[in-house]
Amino acid sequence: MENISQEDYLTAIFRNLDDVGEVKPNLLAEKLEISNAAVTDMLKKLSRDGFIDYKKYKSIKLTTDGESYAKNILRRHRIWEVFLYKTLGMSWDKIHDEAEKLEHSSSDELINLLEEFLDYPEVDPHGYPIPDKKGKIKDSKSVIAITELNKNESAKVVRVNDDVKNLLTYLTKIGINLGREIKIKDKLEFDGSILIKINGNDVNLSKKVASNIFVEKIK
Amino acid sequence: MENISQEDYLTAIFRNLDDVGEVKPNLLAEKLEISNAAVTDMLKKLSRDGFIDYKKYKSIKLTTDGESYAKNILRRHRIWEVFLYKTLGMSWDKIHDEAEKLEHSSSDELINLLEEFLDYPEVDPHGYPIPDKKGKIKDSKSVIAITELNKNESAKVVRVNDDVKNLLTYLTKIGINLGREIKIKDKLEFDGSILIKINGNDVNLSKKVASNIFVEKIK
DNA sequence: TTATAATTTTAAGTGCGCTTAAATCTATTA
DNA sequence: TAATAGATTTAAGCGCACTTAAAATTATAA
Repeated sequence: MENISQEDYLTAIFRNLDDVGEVKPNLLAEKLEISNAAVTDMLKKLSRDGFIDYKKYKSIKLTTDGESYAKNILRRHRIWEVFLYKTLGMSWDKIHDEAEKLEHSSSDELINLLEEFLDYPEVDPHGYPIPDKKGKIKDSKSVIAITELNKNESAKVVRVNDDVKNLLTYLTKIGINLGREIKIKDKLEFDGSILIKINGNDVNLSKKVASNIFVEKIK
Repeated sequence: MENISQEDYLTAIFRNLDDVGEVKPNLLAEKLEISNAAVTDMLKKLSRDGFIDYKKYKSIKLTTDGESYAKNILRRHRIWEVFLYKTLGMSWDKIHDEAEKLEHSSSDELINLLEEFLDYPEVDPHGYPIPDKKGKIKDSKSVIAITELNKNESAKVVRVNDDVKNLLTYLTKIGINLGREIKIKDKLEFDGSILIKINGNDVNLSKKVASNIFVEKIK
């Protein structure tokens, strides 16, 4: 395909699929920060090219082709992130944007060589699994959002959403990174915010933030 | 600037400057494999943006800005080439095209980190010097094209032009790579071709090929 | 259920980087 | 020097990826 924009749409679609595997154009427009009209335009092209199932005024689905394409770009993205973080020591909150550019500019051969050099990492620095050459993604059933935890439960942070603006910078500030243990001190009904204990400190997380931090329960 | 095309034009201009620091549009069109009309179009934009000095029907010069921009892209290109070749073991004849894509998709910060990781290489895998952060390029006065050697002179291959289609693949086939010693056996007048001895074999190089292989004399 | 709000699409228009064809300018050479 | 070849520019047009504004459709809530 060799088209940066189409690649961006496909990954945005894949990243934002709902529980039945669909996305609405409006959400895409928000995520990609472009107008709804532009989205409509591109959906026609993606549909024409066989990457999505699309009918006027309906939600979008990826075709088999579209899904494997999207996963291949995610693979590229995540492998680059590992390289930038582990090999070059680039900071947590910068690697996503940098990888976003590189993912469109690297051959499969390069990605495979990089993967080998990095010794076949399983997750990227934000905890997302790296699809293998065939597009297979290790599933992580036990991974849940902080919002799903109950009062007094303890858990370990295993993933943070790298696709939300400024989230990583904020998390770094309040001392959250992968591997950290947290405990739910309280869940506030009126705004959905959650009070957690981390590193001995009490921190209040808004619902939006909490829903983008993922953990595994500690028994 | 953030514009792939303009970056490609600037490097193409820099790479093809003549002895008085100028290029003709026609040469650019050939190198970039596009029409002359497209070149004219872009020259207007590059001029508008202050990267080149351009007057209708005249040759093109780089401005100070244009030159430092071009050198920065060359820097990115060559550092990526070192990484692809040395770290990942990608083959000699593939790294140029791969780096051509990466050079447009990497921040200065990334390039600086890469340079550090690679321990500040001075030349790329084809023997071209790597501009430093300030755009300074080590000059290599003693480097000359094979065509400048006389009969019976010996020399060491120190650079090959990576910007000529299929040249590297061809050179690999006939056993030429950096560090190799050659000796001029004969220079043929009628077509400018040159007979050299390399690895114990006699090889005839066309004028075009010979003019793109660079050496340092051995006394 | 119907008014209103939100979403989505269409329409018209823009800048970009290209194309081909024709016009214009410059260089070569007879 | 005048004809011609070659280089360059202009003109018109195209697909891309966007925009805003208006129209059409769907969802929501009174």
